[in-house]
Order: sequence, then structure tokens, then C-alpha cells
Amino acid sequence: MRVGEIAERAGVSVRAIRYYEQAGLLPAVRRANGYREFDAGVVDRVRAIRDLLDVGFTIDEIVSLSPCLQGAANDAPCRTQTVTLYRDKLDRINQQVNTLLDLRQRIQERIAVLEPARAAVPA
Amino acid sequence: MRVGEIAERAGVSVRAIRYYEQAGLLPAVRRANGYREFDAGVVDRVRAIRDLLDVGFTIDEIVSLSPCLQGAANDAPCRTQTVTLYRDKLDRINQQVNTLLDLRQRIQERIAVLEPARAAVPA
DNA sequence: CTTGACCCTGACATTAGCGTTAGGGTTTAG
DNA sequence: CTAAACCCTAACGCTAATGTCAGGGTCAAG
Repeated sequence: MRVGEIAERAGVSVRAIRYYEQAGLLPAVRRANGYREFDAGVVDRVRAIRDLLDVGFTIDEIVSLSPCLQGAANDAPCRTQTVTLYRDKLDRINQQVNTLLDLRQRIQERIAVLEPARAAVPA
Repeated sequence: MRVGEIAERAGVSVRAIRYYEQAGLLPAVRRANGYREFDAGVVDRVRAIRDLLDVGFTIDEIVSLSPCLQGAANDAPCRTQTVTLYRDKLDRINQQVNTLLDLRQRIQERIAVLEPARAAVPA
């Protein structure tokens, strides 16, 4: 697939796809005419990247987390440093989860106050 | 308290404090000499703001979530719109929580692979 | 062979969230 | 009175993640 299709399927701009690719986040081969060629799997990968960006990670951080985005279990060098890095990320993530759960709680309370009627009516 | 003290206690720069204040996130009165005067409670508020920024919210979004940051239960106008807004935030938050939990899971697996020894040794 | 839809590489523009510098009061210690 | 430590308002600078041209190939359809 070419950039356009990937972009559309993933719901992001072509520019973004190219940006992720040059950041090393998306595998692509070049065809004779210079066009990038991706395989269909990158669509999900792009969505994963978007999610992480939305949660406040930077591109560089996502690059460092890259091996966790799929199942590729290659033996990275310098295990110790890598593990330390991941542990740090874990700490941050746990903190973020707490922040979000906390906020969710408050918002729910807030909604309850603003809308006392209807206990659990969705639409 | 003045900016400097708030900043130090909250662990952020004076510049950031002023920025949050002009964004309408921090209540402050002006003294005769033009100095901002905050009350001690804003320190926690600043920390809450930082947490939300770290989780990917923008200043504007945090402004809209502002009433949830503390216990002030004032009857906001146009309840319906407000509730809708909050429901949207909730959706986003739930998505973010999922993203984080998912990533956490993957990182933990990753760590397990890289470091098969030591099951639960902290230091 | 021309048109339209895509793709490519620069490269400049933009927004958010501050950092930093410039120029200028204020207040506390000595 | 003076130096040190703070505070204030501009206002320009910087990074990240894109948006947005500009200028130029490519390729399938007619």
C-alpha cells in the first residue's frame, strides 16, 4: 500500500505518515519510482502511535517503546539499560493511569451533580 | 503567597505559574504593587494541572475541566452542554486508560523476556 | 499525449507550552 | 543609601508535530 491509502485507513494525514516513517516508526520499502510501499499491518501500527501520542508520549519515546508495539521479540543489546528504560516508562504509565482514574472519578461525580435524574440511561 | 513560592513548592517554573494564571487556571489577586497573591491551595492545583498536561490534555481542555479539579460545586449554566462535554472527556479518558493499560501489559511482558531471572525483586 | 489523481523532496508556517532576555519597580538586610 | 532578591510586563526564541505550498515526476484512463 502507498501513503495515501495508509493515511486514509488510519485516519491521519499523509504528512503524518511520512513523518512517522522518517522517525523510524514505520517500516517501508521504496519502489523504483521512489514511492513508499507499506504493508497493510502498518495501519494498526499507526493507530497505536496515535494513541500513544494522545496520551502524551513523544515520537522519540514511542521509538524507544517500539519493540512493545508488536510481537517482534528480538534480543535487543544492552539488556540492562533497556530494562531500566522500560521500568521508568512503567512508573510513568502507572502515574498517568492514576491521574486519569482520579479525573474520571471527579468527572463522574460532577455529572451526577449536574444531572441528578436518570441513573444509567445511555441514550 | 507570591509566584516564586508557589512555583518552588509545586516544582515548576515561575513562568509556568504566570502562564497558567493568565490562562484562567489559577485564581490570584493583585496587590497594590502589582504582585500576584495566591493562596496556598493553588500549589495542589498546579500539581493537578501538571499531571493532566503530562497525560496529554491541553491547557484549554484543562480549563474546561477546571470545576472538576476541586470541590467547588457551583451550578454551571447550560447544564446539558456541560454534561455532554464531560461525557466526551470521559470517553477519551477511558480510551486513554485502555491505551496505557495495554502498553503496560506489553512492557511488562517485554521486561520478562529481557530479564527472565528475578521474578519480583525490586532493587 | 493530455488530464487527473497520486507520490516525492524540500522548506517555510503554525500552535502549544514554556525558556530567556530586556528594561524597570520593590522590599528587606545591612 | 545600596546591594540582593523578588516581582512585573513585554516580546522574541525554541521544540514537537504537523499543515501548507512550491516545483516536479508517475501512471492509468480516455
